[in-house]
Amino acid sequence: MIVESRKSNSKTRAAIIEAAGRIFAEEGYKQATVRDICSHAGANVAAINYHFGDKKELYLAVLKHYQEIAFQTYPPDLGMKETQKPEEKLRAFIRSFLMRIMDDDRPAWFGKLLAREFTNPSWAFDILVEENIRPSFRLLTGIIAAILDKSPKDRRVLLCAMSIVGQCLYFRHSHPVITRIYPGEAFGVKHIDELTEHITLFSLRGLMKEKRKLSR
Amino acid sequence: MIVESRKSNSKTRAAIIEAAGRIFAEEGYKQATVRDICSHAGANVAAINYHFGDKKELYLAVLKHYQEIAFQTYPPDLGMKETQKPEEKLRAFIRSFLMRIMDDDRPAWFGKLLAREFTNPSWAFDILVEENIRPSFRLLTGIIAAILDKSPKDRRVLLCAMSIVGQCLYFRHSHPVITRIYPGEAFGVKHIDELTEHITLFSLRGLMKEKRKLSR
Amino acid sequence: MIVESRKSNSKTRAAIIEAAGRIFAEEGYKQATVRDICSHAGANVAAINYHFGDKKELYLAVLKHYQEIAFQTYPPDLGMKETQKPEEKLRAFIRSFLMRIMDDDRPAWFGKLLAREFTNPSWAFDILVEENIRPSFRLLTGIIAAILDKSPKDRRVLLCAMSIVGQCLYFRHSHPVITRIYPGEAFGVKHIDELTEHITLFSLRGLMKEKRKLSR
Amino acid sequence: MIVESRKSNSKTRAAIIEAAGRIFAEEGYKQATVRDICSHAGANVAAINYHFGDKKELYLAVLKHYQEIAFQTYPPDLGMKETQKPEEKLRAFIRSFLMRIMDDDRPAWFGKLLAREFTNPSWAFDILVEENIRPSFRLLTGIIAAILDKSPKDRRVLLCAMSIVGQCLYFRHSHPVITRIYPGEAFGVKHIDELTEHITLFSLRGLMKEKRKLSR
DNA sequence: TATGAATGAGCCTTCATTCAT
DNA sequence: AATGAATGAAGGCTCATTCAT
Repeated sequence: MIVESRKSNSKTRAAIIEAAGRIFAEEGYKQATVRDICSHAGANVAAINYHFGDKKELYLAVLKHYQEIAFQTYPPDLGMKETQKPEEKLRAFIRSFLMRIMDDDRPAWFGKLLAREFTNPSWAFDILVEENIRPSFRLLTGIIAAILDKSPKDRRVLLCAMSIVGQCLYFRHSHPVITRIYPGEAFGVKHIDELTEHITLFSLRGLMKEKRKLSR
Repeated sequence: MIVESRKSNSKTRAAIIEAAGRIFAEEGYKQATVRDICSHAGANVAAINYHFGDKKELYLAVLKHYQEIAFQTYPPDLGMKETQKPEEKLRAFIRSFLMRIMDDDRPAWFGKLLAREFTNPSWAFDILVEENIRPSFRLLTGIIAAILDKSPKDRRVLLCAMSIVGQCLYFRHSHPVITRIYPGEAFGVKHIDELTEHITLFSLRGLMKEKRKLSR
Repeated sequence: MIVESRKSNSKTRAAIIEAAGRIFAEEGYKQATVRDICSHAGANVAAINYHFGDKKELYLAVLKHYQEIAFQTYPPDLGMKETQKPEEKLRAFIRSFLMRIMDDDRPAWFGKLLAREFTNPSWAFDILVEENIRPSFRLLTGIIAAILDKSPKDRRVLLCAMSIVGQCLYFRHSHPVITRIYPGEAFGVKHIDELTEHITLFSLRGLMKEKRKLSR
Repeated sequence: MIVESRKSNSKTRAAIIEAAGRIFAEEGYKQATVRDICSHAGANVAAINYHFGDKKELYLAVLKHYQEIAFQTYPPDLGMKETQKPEEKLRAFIRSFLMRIMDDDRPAWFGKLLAREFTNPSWAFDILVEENIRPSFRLLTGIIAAILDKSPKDRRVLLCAMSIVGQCLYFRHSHPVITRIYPGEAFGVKHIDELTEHITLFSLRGLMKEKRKLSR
C-alpha cells in the first residue's frame, strides 16, 4: 500500500489538510479525531486512509504543508538586512516570530500548532525541532551574541534567548488568561506592532551589559 | 447516590488523589485515563465513581487538594516583607512562582498541572483563574506598578507582567526544546536560583523608565 | 492493565470461551470476529477486552482451555499399557487421535481447531506444536520404530508416521468432499470404531518389513 | 455493465490472474485482498472490477485458468497406459497427484489452492469437486477396486482411497509441522520421487487382501 | 481500456461509567 | 467501603466496491 507524498490535486485531500490543520491545532494530535476532521472536511473517514495512510501520516502532511506556507510567508529573517545593527535584527526577528505564531485567520493554523507542540510536544516534535525550531533558535542566539558581545554558546546568551522566546510564546498563549482577567482585552494579530515594540524594548534593556548599574 | 465532597479519610481515596495528581499533571485531563489512575493507586476502577462521582469531579478534587498544599508551601508572597523595595519583592515573586511551577517531586504536581492549564486550558481553567491566577497576577502587577510608578491598570504594566510570567512559564516548558538543541543541558528545580537571578535582572532592566536612552 | 489468566468464575467469561471455541474452529483465527463471538455468547464486545485483553489473548485462552480438556478426556496413550504389543499400541494411538480430532458435539471444538491449525497454521501454531503435537508425534514414532525395529530417527519411521497422521487428519477433513461425492455418507464420531480398524490394519500392513514380497 | 468471461488479451488482466493465483493460494480466498493482488499485479484496484466484476468472479476466473493449465501439465492419468497393471497405475496416480499439489513455482499455484480448498473449502469448492476432484476420485477408486477385486462402490474401496489421498495431502501440508519438529527437513517438489515410492509401497501393502494374515 | 478518487460497512480496541454484591 | 463484572459509545483502521473521467 504505497501512499507516499501523493500530492494529488484532489479537493477532498485539500479540504482534509485544511480541516486537520485547524482541528489538530485546537485539540492536539491525540485529542483530534479523524472522524471529526473528515466530517468538517465533508469527506468520508476512509479518505484519510486513502490519501495519507493513517492519522500519523496525516499529521505529518499537515505539518509539512503549513511549515512551508508559514516559512514562505514569514521567514525568520523577514525584513533583516546584513547591514542592520543587531538591535534592528532582533526587532525583525521578534516581529517575524510573532507573526508566524499569532496569525490564525488565514490557512496558517501552523502558529497554534507550533505553539502547542512547544509546550506539549507530540511524537512529531523532533521533526519540528530540526526543520523549524533549531534554525530559528540559531538565528536568535547569533543576534543576541552580537548584542552581548559574547559567544553564541555562552550560558547567558541561552538564558536571554529563552527569555525572549518565552515572552513571544506567552503572548500567543495568553488569550484564555487575559480574557478572564481583563475581559475585553486580548492580544491578537492586530497587536503585533505593539507587542513587537514592547518585547523588543523590554528585551534590549534586559540585554544591557551586566556591569551597568541599574537605575530607574 | 450521595457523593459530594465526602472527605472520608479512606486510604483508597488518598491514594487516588495522589496518583491522579501525578497523572493529570503528566498527561492532561483528557489524556489521563481513570483506569491508569486507579491501577497506579492500587484501586478498582469503580472506586473513582464511588469516591468522586466521576472523572470530572475527581479532577476538581485534585485541583482543590493541591491548590491548598501548593499555596501553603509556596505562597505567592513567599519571603516578601511590606518594607522591602519593590525590586526585592519582584525577585521574591519570581522565585516563588518558579518554585511553584518547577517543583516536580513532592506532593506538588500542582505546578505541572498549573503550567499545563496555563497554555492548554481545560474546562477547569476558570476555577484556577479565580482562586489562583488572578490573585497572583494582581500581586505581580502591583509590584510592577510600583517599580514603573504607574497605575496597576496601565497597559505597560500588563505587558510587562506578561513578559515576566511568560519567561517563567517558558523555562518550565523548555525541557523538550532544550534537550534537543543543547543535549545534556536542561532547566530544573536545581537551577531555580540561577533562573531567579536571570529573570529578575533581565526584567528589572526591561522595566527601566521608558525615556532612558538605551546604551550598551 | 493486568489481565493475565484471570480465571474468574464469570458466566460471561465461560460463555465467551465456549462461543469463541466454536467460532474460531469454524472460521479460523482471523476470519472469526469478536463481535460474532460476543453476540453468540450474549455478551458485549468490550467483555473480551475486560476478560482477556484482546482477541489474541482470547485465542490463547481458548487454546489452553480446550487443550486441557481434550488431553484429560483423550490422552494420547489412552488405553495403552506398557505390556501391550506395539501393534496394539498403534491401534490405541489411532483411536485416541481420531477421538481427539473428530469429537465435536461436546465442548471440544478443539479437534476442529487443532485440525485447522495443522493445515493452516496461525501465529499460535508454535504453542500447539510444543504442548500438543510434538509429544504426540514422539509417542507415535516410538511405536512405529518398535514395529519396524528401527531407530525413531530413521527416515522411514518419519514417513510412516506422517502416512498415519495424514490418514487420520483427512478423515477428519473429508466431510466436504464425501458429502459431495457420496451424498449421505460421511465420517463422524460414530464411525470412529470403523475408522480405527481401517487405518490400523491399512497401516500395519503398510508397515510390513520392506523385503517382504507383495502378494495379493 | 457487461463483464462476463471477457477474455480480452489485456496485459493487466493477465497480470492480475497471475498475482491473484499466487496470493489466493497463499492466503485463501477471504484473507487475500484485492488491493494486495492489484498492487502485486501493478494494476489499479478498480481494474478487478473492470475485468472481472468483483472478487468472487476473479476467484472463479483464477480457478478456471489454473485448472486448465494444471490438468494439461499433470493429467490424473499421467504416465498411465491401459495395459499397465493396476499397481503401476496406482503409482502413476500418486505421482501425478503429488506433482499437481506440490508444484510451487510455475504458473501452477493451483496445487496450493486445491490443497487448501480440500481441507478448508470456500464457496467455490463445489466447482472444484465437479470439475476436478470427482473425476480424479473416480479414477482412483477404479484402480483400487481393480486391486482389491471389488466393486468401486464398496466401502473398503472408499476407505482406502481416502487413506491414499490423505497421505498425499498431508505431505503437502506437513511443512509447518515438519520444520518445527525436524528442523531442516521438509518435503517439497524435489522429494516427489521418494514420496511416490513411500506412499505407493505403504498403500499397496495396506491394500493387501483382508484375509491375509499379518506377519512381520 | 484504465485509473484516481471516494465511500459505507465492518473490524478491533479503548474508555468512562454503572451495576450487583 | 470496596470490587469484579459488564456495557455503550466512540476511535482508528481496512476492505471491497463504485464513480467519474
